[in-house]
Amino acid sequence: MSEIPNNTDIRTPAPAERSLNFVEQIVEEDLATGKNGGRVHTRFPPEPNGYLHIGHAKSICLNFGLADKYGGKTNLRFDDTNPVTEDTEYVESIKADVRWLGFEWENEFYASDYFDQLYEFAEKLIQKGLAYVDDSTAEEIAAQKGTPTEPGKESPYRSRSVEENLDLFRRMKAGEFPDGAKVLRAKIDMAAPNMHFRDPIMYRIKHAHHHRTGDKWCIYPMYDFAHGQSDSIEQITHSLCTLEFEVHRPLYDWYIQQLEIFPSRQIEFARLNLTYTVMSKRKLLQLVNEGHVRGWDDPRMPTIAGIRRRGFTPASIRDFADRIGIAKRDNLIDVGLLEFCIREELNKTTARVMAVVDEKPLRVVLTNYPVGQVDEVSIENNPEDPSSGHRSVPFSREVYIERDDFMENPPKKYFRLSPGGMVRLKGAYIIKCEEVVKDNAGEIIELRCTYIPESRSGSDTSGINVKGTIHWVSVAHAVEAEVRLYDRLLTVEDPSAEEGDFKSFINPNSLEIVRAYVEPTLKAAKTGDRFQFIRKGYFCIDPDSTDEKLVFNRTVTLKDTWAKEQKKA
RNA sequence: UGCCGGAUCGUCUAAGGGUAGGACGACAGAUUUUGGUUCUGUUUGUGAGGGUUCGAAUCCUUCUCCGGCAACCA
Repeated sequence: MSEIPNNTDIRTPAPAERSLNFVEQIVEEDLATGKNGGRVHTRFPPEPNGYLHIGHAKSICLNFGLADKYGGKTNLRFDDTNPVTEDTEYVESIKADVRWLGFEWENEFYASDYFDQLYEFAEKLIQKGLAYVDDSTAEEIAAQKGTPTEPGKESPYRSRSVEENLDLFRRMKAGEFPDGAKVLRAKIDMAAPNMHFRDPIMYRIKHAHHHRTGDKWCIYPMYDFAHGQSDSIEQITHSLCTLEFEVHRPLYDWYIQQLEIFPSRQIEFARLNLTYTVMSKRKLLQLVNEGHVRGWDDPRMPTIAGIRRRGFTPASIRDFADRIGIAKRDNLIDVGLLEFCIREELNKTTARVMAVVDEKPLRVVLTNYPVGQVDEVSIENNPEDPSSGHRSVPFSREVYIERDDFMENPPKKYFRLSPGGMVRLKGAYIIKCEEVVKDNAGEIIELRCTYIPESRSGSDTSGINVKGTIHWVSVAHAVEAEVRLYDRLLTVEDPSAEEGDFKSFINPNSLEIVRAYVEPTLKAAKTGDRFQFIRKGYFCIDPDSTDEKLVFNRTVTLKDTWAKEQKKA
């Protein structure tokens, strides 16, 4: 009777009949033509240099979802070719985030697993006369590159012999040269219209400790020389990445072709953009480092960790990824869709509880209710789920309500309490406001009301019909709690469309911490538990919560058509 | 000015010569002991011009607009 059901993670229901996105179309064509022997093998390739965000979640759902759908496999591969920026700390958080989203990988691989193989590939290209060691400085190489409209110039070191290149490259590997002294470049075409073909760098010297290979290497492959080959080594059939890699694809294909290895196919899709936030690692890092948020898992952040702490569920993120679709045009998704997804799930799964979220709630004294009497009223845990049952909540002569639920001079169509008006206290009785008590400053400090004894919920014989029902908490039984109310991080929909630094659009009111008085059953709540505060929104227990002090995060508000009407007026 | 992409309701996303459909949002109504939920209904779109065709969002053509590409980052 007094149990509050736990939230459980419901899997996304069987997908409704839906048309195929362009990646699925490609896969189905490949399957139909027998390409790759009917195999589908994808990979999710994060660089372990930061935390995952909801944009990565889109990619994770695409890659793992595709494999699930077509009976394939997905590898988790860390693209760890730059030891200077990467760290094991990120590896662990990334794995935790992928698992939290509900996916399990076939293999856990690292680009660094292939360093020996990649090195052999590089020697092979040297042997074929397709790569050379260049002594130019970074600046010189940049200058040689030309511009998008002007061809580049060939490096003076471009015509070294195969033997000399081999010798130099081996000595680079052996650590004979300092950082930046030399690079290995592919010998392609300095006049190519695609900038990436203008003798791209394959290897650079970095005397740096690698999180996995330690000090074994002092030369590290560049992205372009590692990614396609890694895909190929793993026999990845469909290598999905975002649009900015589109111009890399010819080079991806070129290396595979010259090396004569398994031809993985790169397919690009548009990355996710969300309104009122930023998604780039660099900008998120700035928010953290400059203290605009409390950390990577700040509930205002679009990181997986932040969203999780905010109270979102894995299923709601998967549902969101499903709804936004996959295409190649640039997009800016309304964050309202994400909110819709979480509301839809939480509506079905969370217990409704009473919480008066107000620094200074209004005390309501029921003058005709016996002093000292406590009624246990029965409240439905979740009207959407009859199996969730009921629990009892103490009711007494004095209750708190929110100040917003009373107006001395109410506008038309205000259904809450007002002088002489009636309202139902959810799950309890109908009350009538008889007297408004104010202090010397004219501030309302108390409402003196009468209750209708025959109107008790479930056995109402009063015949009275009231328009409004409000939530309440018995003063004597109320548990004080901290509630963190979050709003959008930025004040503008699309910071990229605005002049100036995105930080000038940070919403100063994105976090509001308020006191609340909650029903006593919540004392037993544990970190991560989710609830609907009746008429307010969905909330979850934050990890900062302790036995002495409950801390709630507001995941999302309930839809509020009254507030919307007010705004219009 | 070079190369590579892209352009369909307000926002996403389908339809690839044959009725422009779905989701979210918005609006209106019904139900409701949450101004929640649920249900019903409505609204709005093929960037522009020309061409092919009985028929074009789809094919051809000219143009416009938007994004990406010049890290020893990924």
